[in-house]
Amino acid sequence: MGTKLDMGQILEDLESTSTLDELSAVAVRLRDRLQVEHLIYHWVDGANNQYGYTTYPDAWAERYQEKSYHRIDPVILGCFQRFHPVDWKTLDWSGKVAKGFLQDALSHGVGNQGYSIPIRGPNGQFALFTVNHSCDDETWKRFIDTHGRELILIAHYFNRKALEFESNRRPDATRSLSPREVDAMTLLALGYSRAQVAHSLTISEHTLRVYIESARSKLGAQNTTHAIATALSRGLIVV
Amino acid sequence: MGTKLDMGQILEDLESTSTLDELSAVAVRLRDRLQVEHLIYHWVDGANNQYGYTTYPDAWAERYQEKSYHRIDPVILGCFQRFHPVDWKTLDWSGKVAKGFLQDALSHGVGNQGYSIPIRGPNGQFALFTVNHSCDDETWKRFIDTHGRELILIAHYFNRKALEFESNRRPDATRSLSPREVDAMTLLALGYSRAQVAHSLTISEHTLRVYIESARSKLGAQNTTHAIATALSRGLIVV
DNA sequence: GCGTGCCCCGCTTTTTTTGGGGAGTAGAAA
DNA sequence: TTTCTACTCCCCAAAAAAAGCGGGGCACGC
Repeated sequence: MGTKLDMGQILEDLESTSTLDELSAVAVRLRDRLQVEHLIYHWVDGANNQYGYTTYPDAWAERYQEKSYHRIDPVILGCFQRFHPVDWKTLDWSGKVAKGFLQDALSHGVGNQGYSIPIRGPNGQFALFTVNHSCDDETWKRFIDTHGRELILIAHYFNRKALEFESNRRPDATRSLSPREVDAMTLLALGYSRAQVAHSLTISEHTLRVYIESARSKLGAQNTTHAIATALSRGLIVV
Repeated sequence: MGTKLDMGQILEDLESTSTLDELSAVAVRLRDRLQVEHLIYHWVDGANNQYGYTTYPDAWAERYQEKSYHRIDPVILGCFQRFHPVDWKTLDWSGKVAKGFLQDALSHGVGNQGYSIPIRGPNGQFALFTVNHSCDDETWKRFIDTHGRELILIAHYFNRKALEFESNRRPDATRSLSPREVDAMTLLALGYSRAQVAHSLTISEHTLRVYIESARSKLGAQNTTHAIATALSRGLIVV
């Protein structure tokens, strides 16, 4: 677990992949080279979809899905609010549900040590790159001290590839919003009422409605709130 | 421009800062060590706020602000949709406004070569870490080939520090939402109407209103849309 | 035992938003 | 040149949401 990595080789390895399967193969090699038990890369979105690659036992992956564990998993919750990588030990495991979850995870073959790197892509994509292992705290600390920085880079390149494949698979019909539409959406997201937004943009409320409506239809949203949420998670507006 | 960097030292240097001023000082040293003309780190948020550190001439920074150039700047627009670092040459500089912008930039002392790394933090934060220089394409390519990966890491750590300072400056008062409130907010964000949400959660619409209202007041939001936007950007719900 | 937070339900009134129309300008792209 | 997109304005009726009031029960920690 303390071996020196040839980063140039690893990153080239990653770069050279052109299918998801190849990426998975690289992930396996990477896991072996890092000498950890598990290596996980997955995306999270609100509709319970998890997508990615894991070396966890299938039983655990299924259980995780079935129980909607992503909603209580401290790793997900914690990483979602942080920027830097997170050692699982530093997360908040107090609380009944978290403890139950942890027990369940351990009993399904998940290692006791973990290090997760949150990754955010365009369009509000959120992913986690995780290495997982069973060992004592001291050993794990040495591993992280040695490979922490390298893992950040690996996670970066890994995600880059995954995004590439994903956007091929689902070419997002991301018609972008016009500047005025962005203005309107942004101000709405900031809590202004339509009257206030119209006033801010010095346009009539009727005109404003046209923007909202066209943004809504571009985003395929059901209503204004949905449009705001969609625009936010696609990264089309920033609040 | 091709010197070997002592990454350990640079990152430690970054880590050791505890004020924004110190971070700025590190940025200057970093610029000198990289032997580039300019080094810029800044955030962009919806309210036109730009915040960060730049070595551009003040005149340019002011002009940029005054003209709201962030709305047409191909670097911002391009990076906002990408995950990986972007060489300015690969961006779309066709179009009248873009060309005018480029001319204006060059005449204010901005170098012709640039490399920008998009960085996304929690709460929808978006930042750019940019190095800028004047030289020919060949020289620039060598520089990027040599330092590209290192720049990613530097950008990561730089942003990490900046986020740290910013969140100190603005401590978020994040009272968390109850499970039921999270349910309500999530479904609303997915575009369901109140009636549909109430039906999904098998509670009355009146009860649902209580959750929405209590979530709204916890989040200090003006209205439901604002509450959804706030919850999303604070990472309390995921869509 | 008391407060606090969570969970559930009811009514009414006012305000806001939404859904459908239609029309004209300017500027950029093809 | 034509075509397209973005931007601006207007009307109306219906639906939805907000905002105000009220009620009760359960579990947890101090």
